[in-house]
Amino acid sequence: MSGIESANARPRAATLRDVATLAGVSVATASKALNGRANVHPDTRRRVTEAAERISFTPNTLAQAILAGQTGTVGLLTNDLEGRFSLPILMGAEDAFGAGKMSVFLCDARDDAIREQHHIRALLGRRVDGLIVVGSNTDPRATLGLDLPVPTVYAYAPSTDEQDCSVVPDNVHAGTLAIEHLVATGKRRIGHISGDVRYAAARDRATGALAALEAAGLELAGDRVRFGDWTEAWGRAATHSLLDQVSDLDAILCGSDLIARGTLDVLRDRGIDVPARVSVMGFDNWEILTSGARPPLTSIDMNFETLGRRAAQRVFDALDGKSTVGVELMPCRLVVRGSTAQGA
Amino acid sequence: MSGIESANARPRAATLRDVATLAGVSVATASKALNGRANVHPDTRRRVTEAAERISFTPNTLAQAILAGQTGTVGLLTNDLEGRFSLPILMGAEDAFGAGKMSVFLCDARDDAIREQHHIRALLGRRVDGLIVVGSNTDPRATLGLDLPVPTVYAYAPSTDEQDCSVVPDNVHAGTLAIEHLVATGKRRIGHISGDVRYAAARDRATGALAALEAAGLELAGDRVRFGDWTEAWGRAATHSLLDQVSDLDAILCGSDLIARGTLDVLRDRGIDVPARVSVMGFDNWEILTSGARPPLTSIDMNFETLGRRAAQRVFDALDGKSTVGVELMPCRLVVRGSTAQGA
DNA sequence: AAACCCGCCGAAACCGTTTTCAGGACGCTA
DNA sequence: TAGCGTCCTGAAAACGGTTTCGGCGGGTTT
Repeated sequence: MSGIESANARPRAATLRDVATLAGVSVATASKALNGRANVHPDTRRRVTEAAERISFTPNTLAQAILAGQTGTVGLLTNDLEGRFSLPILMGAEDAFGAGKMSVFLCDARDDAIREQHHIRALLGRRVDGLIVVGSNTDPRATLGLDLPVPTVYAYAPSTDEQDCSVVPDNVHAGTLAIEHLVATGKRRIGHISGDVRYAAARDRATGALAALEAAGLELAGDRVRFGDWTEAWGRAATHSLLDQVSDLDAILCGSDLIARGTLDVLRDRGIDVPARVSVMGFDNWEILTSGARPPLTSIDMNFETLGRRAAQRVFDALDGKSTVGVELMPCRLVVRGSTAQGA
Repeated sequence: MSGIESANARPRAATLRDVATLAGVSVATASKALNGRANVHPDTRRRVTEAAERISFTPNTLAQAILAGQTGTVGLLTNDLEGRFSLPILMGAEDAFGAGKMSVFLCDARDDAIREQHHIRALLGRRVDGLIVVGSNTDPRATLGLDLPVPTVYAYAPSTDEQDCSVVPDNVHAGTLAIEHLVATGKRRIGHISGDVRYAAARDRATGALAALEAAGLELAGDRVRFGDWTEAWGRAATHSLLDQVSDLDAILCGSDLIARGTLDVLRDRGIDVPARVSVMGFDNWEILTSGARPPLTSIDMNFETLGRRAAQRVFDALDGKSTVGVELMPCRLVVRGSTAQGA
């Protein structure tokens, strides 16, 4: 029987007992030898190390975890189907935790509450040390509950419950940054085209932009923010409308890079020089959209990696007993390209 | 002491022993009751179930795994920083494994062999049941070794070792599909602009395209495939060159959606009607690029989710002892939009 | 030579779960 | 009332590690 199976059965992974036997010591000694504990004779330690090497022993993290009460894993529960936010956040988290110290379970809930509950149960069953919940947009989302047995941080989309810990990009600041840059490059007649007004991101960016305009003693060109949807088509339509209304327009702030692409296309069609006559900016700094644009698109980067790192740090702190509550706003970053003039 | 700590220490998760004590039975009975084993009195079972419910008991999957020798986890090792491939593959895998049965560890190696080894060790330490390795492009990559203690499937980028199991998109077929579509819409003078010739994806798509042209009795317009890089800028440059060389050009097959965007821009600049005079197609079906294009871009979808599902299935089969070796090609899918005429 | 210390090793307990198996309670038949 | 079978229940072993602690052997001190 055993002979028959052994043909295609994978050899089970080496265990500490195997190492101990091979080295001619007890498991206890083997354990101490491999973990650098004191009171092990150098020769013994060497024998054990070699034995472990020989059968390529890898300690079973599960067994360690069950003792320690810590698994060294976190759950990253995302609703962001594109992975636009989740992956940089994953990378930031991996970095923050330190290479290989922590492993990340990634689950996609696809914006479905049932699936989300399901994944939560699975993750808790696996005894993750912490949880990072990534939303599909920056609108506040329902909390998973405050009685979760592990620290939980909401990234990108904050929790509605202020007792939770959330880390989100500072969209208001992003809007301000954008306007300040346009003003610094000498622009005065600035219009704003944005996405779906039901998104907090659209409203917040507009808020920041309007505040910066006022601070600069300017008024928004085109008498209102043109909210629509997050598409190139809307960018084109709104740009036509804005140009028709404001003859001396000299800059257009777009609510996303995608919208900005639509804007650039229309300006080109109309033969309007960018950035000499009209500057254009977007938000998100989505490389694929910004770098190939004509001219390359100045944008506001939301610093997702930093955000992920911070979220991971928050989880860590909570594990250390230093938990934080409330919403933390992460600063954004201006990335200047050809669609706005450099300098003043 | 205990009082002081209890203030900010999280209560450790409920254990089976807690449930048993609360229900006034032994752990063994509690286990059987909760797992639907036979030989448990209905009343007892109810008591146990209620107790478990009351303290919201979640069985410790680690402890179960250590017994069973199976963890119900797989490692997804990606090198795809964009997440363009990884996330659909993750979703496909999640689906294939069945909701919640398996959890996925996602690691990003960022195309760094050291980091990759590091992650592999971590994953093996966590005793993943299987491994899916996602490449950053479709070029064959070095194997992780055939002596891995767990079944490993290479997705998107095949392993150079034919004893490994790989699942990759059929780029040759994709090229053929594209040309067949263009020919079916009545196009005869078809040029091909593609990306970096060092990429297998570029070469394979061209191979399929040329084969389909020959099968249709046609020759490639522009006397050669214009390889360059995967950018809009190259798309624009090559399109100018192609148009200048071939006056009666009636279709351009682009090696990626991004290149196609460049092509569409130039055709528009030159006032050439798409698709009436010249049709345009891309590869990848990257929604963000295709849907906002003018006109919306016909493309070949690489079916990443299907690919992920299949990769997961392969891992499953290997766990059942039915392992497969060699490279499996997954079919692609034509998605028709406005940049090519519908029908014949 | 007795007492003592110190370095090294291993038996045993523990973590949380599942599973096997021995045995107790109870009802039925002879 | 003894004997038997049927249900339940719980003690114990197992999984793969870590840690505590007792003990052994050898060298140094009185």
